[in-house]
Amino acid sequence: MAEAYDHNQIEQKWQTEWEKSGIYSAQEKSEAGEKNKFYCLVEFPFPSGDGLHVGHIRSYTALDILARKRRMMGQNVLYPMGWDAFGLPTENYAIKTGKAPALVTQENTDNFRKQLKALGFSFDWSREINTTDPEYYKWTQWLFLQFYQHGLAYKKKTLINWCPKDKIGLANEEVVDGKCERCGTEVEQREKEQWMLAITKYADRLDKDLDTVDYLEKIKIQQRNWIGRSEGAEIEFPFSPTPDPLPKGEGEERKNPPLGGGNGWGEFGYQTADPVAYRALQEKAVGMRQNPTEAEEKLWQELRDNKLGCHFRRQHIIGKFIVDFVCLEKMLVVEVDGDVHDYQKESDEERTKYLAQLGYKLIRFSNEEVLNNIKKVLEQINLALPLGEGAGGVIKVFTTRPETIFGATYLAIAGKTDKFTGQYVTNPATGEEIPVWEAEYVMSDVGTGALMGVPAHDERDFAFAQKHNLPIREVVTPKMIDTHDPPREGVKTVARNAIQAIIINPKNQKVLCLKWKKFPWTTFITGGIEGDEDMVEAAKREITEETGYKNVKYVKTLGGPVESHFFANHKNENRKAVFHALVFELENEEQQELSEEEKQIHEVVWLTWDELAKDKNIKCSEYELWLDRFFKPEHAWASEGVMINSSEFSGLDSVEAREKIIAKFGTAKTTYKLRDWIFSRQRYWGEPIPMIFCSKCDWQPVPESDLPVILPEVKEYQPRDDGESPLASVSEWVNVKCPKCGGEARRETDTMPNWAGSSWYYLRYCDPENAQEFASEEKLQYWLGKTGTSLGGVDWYNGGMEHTTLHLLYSRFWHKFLFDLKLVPNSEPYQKRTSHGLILAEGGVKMSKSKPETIINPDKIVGLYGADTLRLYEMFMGPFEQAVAWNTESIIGPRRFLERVWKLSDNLSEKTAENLADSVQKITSDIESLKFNTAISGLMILLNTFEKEGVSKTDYEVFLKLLAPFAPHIAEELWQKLGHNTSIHQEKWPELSESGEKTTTREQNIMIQVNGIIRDKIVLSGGQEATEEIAKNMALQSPKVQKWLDNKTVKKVVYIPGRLLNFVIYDNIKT
RNA sequence: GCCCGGGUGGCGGAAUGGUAUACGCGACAGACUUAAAAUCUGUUGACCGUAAGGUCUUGUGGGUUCGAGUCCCACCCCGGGCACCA
Repeated sequence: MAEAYDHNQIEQKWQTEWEKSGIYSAQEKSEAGEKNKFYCLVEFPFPSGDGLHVGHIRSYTALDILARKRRMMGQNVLYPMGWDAFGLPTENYAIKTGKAPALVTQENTDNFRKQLKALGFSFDWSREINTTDPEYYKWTQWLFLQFYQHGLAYKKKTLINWCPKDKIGLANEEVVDGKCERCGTEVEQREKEQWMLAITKYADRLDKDLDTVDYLEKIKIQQRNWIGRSEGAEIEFPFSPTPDPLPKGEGEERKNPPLGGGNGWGEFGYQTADPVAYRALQEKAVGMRQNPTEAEEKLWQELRDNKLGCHFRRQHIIGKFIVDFVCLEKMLVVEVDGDVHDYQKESDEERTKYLAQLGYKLIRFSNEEVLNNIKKVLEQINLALPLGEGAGGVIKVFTTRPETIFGATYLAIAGKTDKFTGQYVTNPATGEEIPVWEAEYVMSDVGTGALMGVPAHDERDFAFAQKHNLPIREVVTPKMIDTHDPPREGVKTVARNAIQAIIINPKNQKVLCLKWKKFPWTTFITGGIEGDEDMVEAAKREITEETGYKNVKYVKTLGGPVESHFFANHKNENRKAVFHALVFELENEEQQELSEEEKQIHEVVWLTWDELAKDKNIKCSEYELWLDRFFKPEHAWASEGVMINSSEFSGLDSVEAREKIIAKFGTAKTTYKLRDWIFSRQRYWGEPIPMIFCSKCDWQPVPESDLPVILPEVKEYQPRDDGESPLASVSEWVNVKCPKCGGEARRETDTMPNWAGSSWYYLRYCDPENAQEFASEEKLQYWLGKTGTSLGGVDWYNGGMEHTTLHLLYSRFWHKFLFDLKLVPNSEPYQKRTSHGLILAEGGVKMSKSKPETIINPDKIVGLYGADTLRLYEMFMGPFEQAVAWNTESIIGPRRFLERVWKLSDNLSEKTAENLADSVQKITSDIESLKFNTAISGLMILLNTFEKEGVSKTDYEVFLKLLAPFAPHIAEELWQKLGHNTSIHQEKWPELSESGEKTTTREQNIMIQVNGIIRDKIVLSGGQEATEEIAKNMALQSPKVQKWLDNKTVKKVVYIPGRLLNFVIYDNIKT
C-alpha cells in the first residue's frame, strides 16, 4: 500500500462503520456473561452555541482511551454521553434573539453530537440523555418531590444574592467576590421566598464518607474545606444584673466603656446597680406585666415563646428604665406608645439615647399600628433583628478553643462598627463579669453570631483587644522543645551538628554564639526546662549537651528576671520576645572526650547586633531567620500548649483540658461552613418546581401522576421586573386547582437551578428509557452496586476541578438521600474521581470568549490534521492533571508520528523487537494512571526502534493494539490492511507473555563511581553474573578509575547489583 | 492570611534515592530537489579545551546520604482554591 495517510477518508469510513456495527454499546447484565462491568463517566457538556471546546476533548479522550483499553481487556464498558442543556446561556440567547430555547438546544446538541462523533469517541449513543427532555425532567421533578416529602425541601424567606442584571437569585457558590459569577455585576441582597434543599443535614456524612472513595486527594481536601467542619463547643454567658452605665455622682463613678492599660481587672471596674432602686423598679415591672394595655398584650402574644426566633421579655428593667419589650441577646427594644403609664415622665429622646448608649436598638410603634396592622409591625421587628439565633438571658457563643475560656476577657457580637454595648455577661469559668462588644469582625451567620474574645490565643481577638485596651490573659503556654528528643510530630528541629549558639538579648542587642569552625554558620540552641531545674540550669545543660563542654559556669543574666521560658521555639510556636542573655564561661577539661581537633573548633564569641549582620562567616540564612523570630513583637499564641491561669485545669495539656472544660462549662458542638442550597431560580429555562400554592392548604406537591410539569411555551423570555420568572405571566399555566381541596391555586413559577438535572444523570444512563421509574433497581444494582471490595458507584468519573464544590458535592448529596430511601444500591455516586487540567491559550493565558483569538476550534484541527492527531496531541501535551498551554506548532509531532506508523506497514520484516514487553507493560500501566504523555512517548520510542531495526508483522500488530485506544481510526485501518476482517477494538489487549520475555538477559551497564561521581562504565554481557567481585575487578582495571583511586585509600565500596559500583575515598568526601 | 499544586534546556516536558535533560516541538548542518515545501540523516544544557578530557547545572540557602531533581529544614517566585469560619 503506497498511498498516503488520508485521515479524512479513513476517519469518516470507520465512524460510519462503528455506528453500524454498534461495537461500543454497553451490554446488559444478561448478555455480559462473565465480563466485569466498568462504568466510566465524563461530565456531560452544556451544549453551548460555541460548540465543543478543546477542554472537553481532553477529558473525553482520556476516558475514551481507558474505556477502549478496558473493552480490549474483556470488560463490559458503559461510556455514555448526554446533554446538560438547561441553563442561562441558552435563555439569554433566547432573550436576545427571541428564538425558543428548546429549538436552540436542539441545534446545539446536534452540532455537539456531530463534533463528538467526528472525534471517534466510543460513547454508547443508544443511551444519550437530555436534561431538557420532559421524559428526563419528569424524574428530576419526581426526585424533588421526594426531598419535599421527606422534609428536606422547604420554603424560606431569606436574604438572597440578587443579580440586578440577570435578575436572578444566585446560590452563594455563584457569587464570586460579591459579584455575579456569570456577568460580573455587583450582587445585591434582596429578600425572597425560596425553595431550599437541606444539604446541611448531610454535611457530616458528606465529609466523613470521603474516606470511603478514591478521589484525587486535592478534590477531597477542597470538598472538606468547603463543608468546613469544625468541632468545638457552645458556651452560654449569662447576662449580668443590668448595671447602671451612667455616672450618678461622686463615689459611684463608673468607667465606661472599660478602660485600663490591659493591666488586669483592677482597672476594669464596673458597678452593680443600686439594689434598693432595682427592687423598686422590679415591683413596678411586675405590676405592669399584670396590667398590660390592649396593644401591649396583642403584641406580646406575637412575640412570646420565641415566635420570631428569639426570646423577648416584657416590662423588663434596663438600667433605670422599664422597657415594654426587649430581646436581650439581640439588643432590641420594642416600645408601644399610647396610654402612657404614670411613671413615664422622661422624654422619649432621653430614653432612646440612654438605651442607644447601652447598645440597644429601639423601635417604636403606636397603639394604632399594633392594633390595626400587626403584620406590618412584626415585619419591621423582624427586619430590625439581626440574623442569628437567640438564646434568652444568655449570650451563646461557639468556639473551637473552649479550653481558653479562662482567658475570655470580653464577648463580641456582630456589629457594623466596634463599640461597647454597655452590657456585661458573666464568664462561667472565672465568674468575672466581662463586657459585651459589638465588633465588625464578628459575623452574624457564623456559629451563634457571637464569640468569646480570648486575646491571648486568637490573632483577631488579640488585635481587637489591643485596639480597645481590653485585658489580655494568657491561659495556654507553649511547650518547651528539646532538640535532644527524637523529633516530635509537628516540631521541627534543625540538624544537631549545626547548632552551636545560644541566647540573645533583644535589649542590648548582643548575641552569645558558640562557633564551630568546621561549620562556620551558626544557629541557636533550642531547648526547654526539664523537671525542676531553673532557667540557668537548663541553659547549662543545653550547652553541655550540645557542645560537650561539661564545665559550664554561669556568670550573669542580662535582661531582667527569668520568667517562664527562654529559648526560641519553632517558627509557628514562637510566641513572645522574653529573652535573656545568659552569660556563661566554658572551661574545657581533660575528662572530656574531645579530640585535639575538636577542642580547637569551639570558641566563644560575643557579637553585637551590627557585627552579627556583617559577619562574613555567617552564611546560613537561618541565622537571620531565627533572629527575626526572636525580635518579633508579641502576638497571640494560637496553638496547643500547657494550661495556665485556669484554676484546676492548670498544668493540663490543652488538648486534654478541652474535653474537661467542655464537660464543665458547655456543650460539644460541631458546625459547618456549608449552607443549605437555594434551589429556586426566577428564570424560564429550567425544570418547573412541581409545587402548587393554595391559600387554604398552603404548599402542595403536584401529584406524581401529573408529572412531568411541562415547561410551557412563552413569548417573552425576559425575567419580569418584579423578579418573578417569565412563567408567572402565563396565567393559563399558573392557575390550577389545588390538588388537595380543589380550590383555586397557583403553580410555583420558579424553576430549578441547572445543577438539578446533573445531580442524578449518571443514574439515568443505567436505564435511559424507563418510563416507570428513574431507573430500575436491577439495572442500578448491576452498574452501581457493590462488588468485591468496591463500595460501588460509577467506577471512574473524570471532570473539571471547577465542579468540585458544586456539582460533585450536590450529586453526592442527592445520592446519599436516595440511598437513605433505598432507591440506589450504595452510598456514594462515584467510586473514583479524577480531574483534568485546564487547557490554556497559547502563551499560558486563559481561553476566554472575550478574546476570540485565544479560542481553538477543534473542527479546524480535525479537518487539517485528523481526529487521531488531535487526540494524540491533547494527550501528549503534558501531564493530564496539570494545566497546559495550547501550542499549535507542536501538533505536527503527533501527526508525523502517525504518518511514520502508516509508512511502516509497508516495510515489515522478520525482526523481533527486544524491548516490546517492557513497552507493553509501561503503556498498560501508564494508561491506568492517566500518564498518557509518557505512554505516547513509549509508543514513539517503540516506533523509533522499529524504524531503525525493522519489525515483524506480529510485533507491529501488538504495536497497533497499543495504539488503538489513542488513535482508533488509523489503528483500525492498518489492522484491516494487514488482512483482518474483525475490529482491532475487539481484539485482546496485549499481555506480557504474548510479546516476548521481559528482558532479563540483556547486557548490563554498570557505572563506576568514585565518591558518587561517575568516572567510567563497564559492560557485562547478558549471561554474565554481575557479582560485586567481578564488577570490582573490571573497574579497577579501568585507567579512568585508577586515575581517581591513585594513592588513595578506599574506605568503603557501595555496590548495587547490575547498576553501580561506588568507591568511597575519605579525603574527597564533601564536608 | 490559610489550604492545595508547581518551579528541570530556546519551548511542552521525562526521570522506583543510583547515567539529569527521555519523548516531542523549535533551531542548526547535511542528503534529495533547478528551487522551495515535504521527507530522511546528524547535531543541539552551559563553560574551559584543538582534542582527550574536565568543571558546572534541576528557583535560593542549608542538612541527611557513598550518592539528592527526588528525602529533611528554611526562604523566594508562579498557578489554583478559601477567606474576619470564632
